[in-house]
Amino acid sequence: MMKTSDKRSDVVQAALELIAEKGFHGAPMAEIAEKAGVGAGTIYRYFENKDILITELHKELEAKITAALLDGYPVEQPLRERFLYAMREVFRYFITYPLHFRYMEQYFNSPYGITLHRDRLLGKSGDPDILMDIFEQGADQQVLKALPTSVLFSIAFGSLTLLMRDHIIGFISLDNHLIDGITEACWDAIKK
Amino acid sequence: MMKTSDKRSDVVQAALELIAEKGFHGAPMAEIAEKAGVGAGTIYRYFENKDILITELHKELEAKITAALLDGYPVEQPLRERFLYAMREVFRYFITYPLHFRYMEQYFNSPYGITLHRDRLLGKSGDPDILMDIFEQGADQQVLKALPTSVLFSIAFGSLTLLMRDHIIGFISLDNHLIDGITEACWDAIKK
DNA sequence: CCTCAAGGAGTGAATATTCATTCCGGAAGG
DNA sequence: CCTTCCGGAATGAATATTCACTCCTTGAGG
Repeated sequence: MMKTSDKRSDVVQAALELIAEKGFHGAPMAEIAEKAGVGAGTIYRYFENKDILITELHKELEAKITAALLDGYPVEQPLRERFLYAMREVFRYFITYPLHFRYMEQYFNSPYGITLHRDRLLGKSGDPDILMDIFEQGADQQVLKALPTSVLFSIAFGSLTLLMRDHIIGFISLDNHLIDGITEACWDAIKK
Repeated sequence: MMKTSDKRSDVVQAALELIAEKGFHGAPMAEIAEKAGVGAGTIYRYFENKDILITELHKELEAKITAALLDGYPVEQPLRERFLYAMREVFRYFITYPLHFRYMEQYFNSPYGITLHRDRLLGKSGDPDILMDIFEQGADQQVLKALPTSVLFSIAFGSLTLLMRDHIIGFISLDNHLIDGITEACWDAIKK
């Protein structure tokens, strides 16, 4: 039987919207509950506390992003094409779901994200990262600059972050043409 | 007359350290006061409220950074050299004062910073920005890619941000050699 | 079919905590 | 004394979290 309303996902959606727009501290549980059309206590039936709600939401978003990235990924193409594809795809995903970007940004710039980032760099996270793979292969094949993998990553993704921000506040418009130019520029940065 | 202890700067220093390490919400006024060796009420003799303390601190840091960047800036050199100099100098400054980096990052990722950023992009801020000048000239002289100024900026500074982060958590070590490699990579990204 | 009791989802007022800010008594210095 | 500067307890607002209670649904028994 199809439930017409799933309170848990109502809560998740409300939390996503509020936190993405106003930050963790601009999103009191009471407001999340109200926006979800749910009693304040109901949230605690699904999430032990606010922290868990926050990290759970992060995990869900990350799974979606990974899925989107994997879908149509040109495994057989040369490195350059795979890199360009991945960058463009991430741009596209975040442009389609700006709330997801804002949320991930909030999460990343918070104690949660800091420790996650540290663990990830140290390889303590299970999931194989497409981008990291590209950079490592590039190092082996000597088509990329002789810089540490994580540096190559930062060069590509640091740009993406600031650009997405400017796009979301409406200062630039990331259309396909501009995205192509940007991803090519990033490729120039990392290629030998 | 030289005061041996200037409470105002004690407060500023304490706030800088606490906020840089734990964020705005991890730095209660009471704790700032304690760290500064000052009564909680004393802070309010110098700063009307927490918001003002925060923005004031931001202004002071920004002034220092601008000064450091301007000092020794090779005005007469070609664009490429000026760009490399500016990038390296910013890296060096933040490596010397990691707390300043962390603070600026916090500020930037907060309601304060968002509006500041918007104003700056719209040119509503008085100070002429060295980096922006470089990019604009580069566009005129056609030595840079035909991308909007703000995009060129994001490519360079987005990278810098993530890299500084990795440096501060100790995952990479930004020595002079690595910094040179990175700034060259950024130049490759933006040059035609 | 109808009744009704059990179980669990859902609620939101009450509670406990955490802060920013205020305020007043007192120290320091003139 | 008087003025300026401090300190830190007191205050009040904002919040996360709890919990006693109210439905609803379900299905066993008649």
